[in-house]
This record gives sequence, C-alpha cells and structure tokens, in this order.
Amino acid sequence: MFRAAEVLEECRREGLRITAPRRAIFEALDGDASHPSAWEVLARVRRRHPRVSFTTVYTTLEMLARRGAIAKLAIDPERARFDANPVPHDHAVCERCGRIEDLPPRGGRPRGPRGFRVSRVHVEFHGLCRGCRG
Amino acid sequence: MFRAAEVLEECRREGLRITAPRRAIFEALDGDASHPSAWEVLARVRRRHPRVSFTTVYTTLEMLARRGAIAKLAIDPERARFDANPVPHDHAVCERCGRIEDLPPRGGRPRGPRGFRVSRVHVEFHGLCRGCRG
DNA sequence: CTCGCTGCAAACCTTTTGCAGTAGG
DNA sequence: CCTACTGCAAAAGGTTTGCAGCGAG
Repeated sequence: MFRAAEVLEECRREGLRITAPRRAIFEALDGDASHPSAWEVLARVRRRHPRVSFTTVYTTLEMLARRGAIAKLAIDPERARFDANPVPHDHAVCERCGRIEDLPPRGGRPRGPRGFRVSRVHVEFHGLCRGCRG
Repeated sequence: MFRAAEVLEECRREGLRITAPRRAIFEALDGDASHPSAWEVLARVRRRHPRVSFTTVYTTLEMLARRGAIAKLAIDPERARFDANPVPHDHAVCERCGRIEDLPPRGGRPRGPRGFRVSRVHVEFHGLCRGCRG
C-alpha cells in the first residue's frame, strides 16, 4: 500500500524534487483503495490545490508507476486506473457500479503455461458486488 | 473459436445485412488467434478490399462483441484487442514482444470473493514467452 | 545558479458520431 | 423500395509532448 511519507523520502534521496503538486498527489494516493483514474486524482488534488494541472498529475502518476510505487491497471478499457497498492493482488470488478475491489492474497497461485517465464499473475473476477446483487 | 460461416448465417437469420465489408471482416477473424486491434483487422481486410473504412471495421467488431461472437480484451492499455475465441480462457502476455497467447482451460478455477456473484474470471500471466527468454 | 518541474496549449491516437449516398433483402 | 450499412470527415476523450518560466536544492 502506498505510503506518501515513505515514497516522498525515497524520491528525495534519489534527487527528485519535492514540489507542492507532488506532495498533494502523494497525499491523494495515501492509503487509497479506490483505483482512481488520473482525472479522479486531479479532482481530489484540486480540492486543496486548484492550480495543479492535469499534465502534472498524469506525469507524476506515470513516474510513480515506473518506479513501482503504484500500479497502472488495464482493467478499464476507457482509461488507465492507478492502484495505490503496488503489491500484486487480485481484483473483483463490479459490472454494474464499476467499483474495483482489492482481494486478499490467495494461497496457491495458478500455474503458468510451460515454456513461459511468469513474472506476475493477474486475476480479475467480474460480476456483481454485494451492493449490486438485487 | 470464431467461425465466419456460422456467424454470417446467424446474422442473416436475424435480418442483419450481409455486405462485402462484413464478409471480409468475418473472413479476417476466421480461425484467428492473434488478438488483433481494430487497425490490424483493417489492414488485413484491406489487403483484398482496399476501400473498406476503419469505421466499418470498428463498428462491426463492436457489433460482434455485443453479440458474443468475439470478445473485446482490456489487456492492452493503449487500444482494444479482439479475441476471435469468445469462450472465456486464460492468456499469457509476453512483456517483450507483446504477443498474447491463448491458454487451454484449467481445471479448478480460482474461487471468487464472498458476497460477490462471479460471472467470469480473467487470468493473465505476464512474463517472457519461449522465444523471448534469452 | 541550475535544471527539473509546472502549466498551458497543441499534437496524437483511438474510439464515436453525423450525414449523405449506396445497395442488400 | 426501404432502410441498414458504408465511407468520410469531424468530434470526443484520454494521453503525450514542446516550450517558456518558475523555484527546489
């Protein structure tokens, strides 16, 4: 799970500059489990820092994803979604409300195909969440 | 797996019109396992029917996906990829060459979360394919 | 001071839509 | 004939890039 203070410190150590927009973006991600799009992160950031641009949010999210501090999900075909928890885990995607729920790690990951060096496994359950079953 | 003749017959039965572009698109998908994007399908179609437009290819692919004759994959964040095999199955995605390989069905699908009505499960293995391990 | 970061605007790419003409049934 | 389908062109989003100026270190 993304911890703003830790990532911030790590960035500082590597000579990246800690600016007000970055601080705000880091705070917006801190402890987040909602898998927001870049636009949703921007909206959240702008509640307190109205002058931050989309460009800055997007490039910062990409930067964090490249560093492995967050994950970029391809679950939503319309737009990238960012996962503040970079540790690989499964997701449950509600087909009705669109919510993406994190799942606790399962013992016994599925085995990959022969002749293929697996670096990570991605499991998505699609269906109806508790609230949307009627 | 997509069978052009069958889908074509089914469309005709339901009153959809069988045009030359559709015939060509159906043929391009027939027996395909390469998970092409709409632009790749267009290129393939144009080898024999140079006047077919992107619009027609894209709307036809969407139409087939809505009917369940093909599947629209969200694996590639940059663009939609279409799977001529609409029966749910796992995929192995090579991080180097980008190839998407179909996997045979596994016994014992992973169990979904409690309180969630699962309609389908999507498993992706990411890593290096046989050819790209080196 | 120096450059890395920012914000703006414009470019880019994929996908979607409006519309007049064409052709399948 | 009727109207669904086609191709074009333009719009609509999301993402990426060029650039001048600011400001963290």
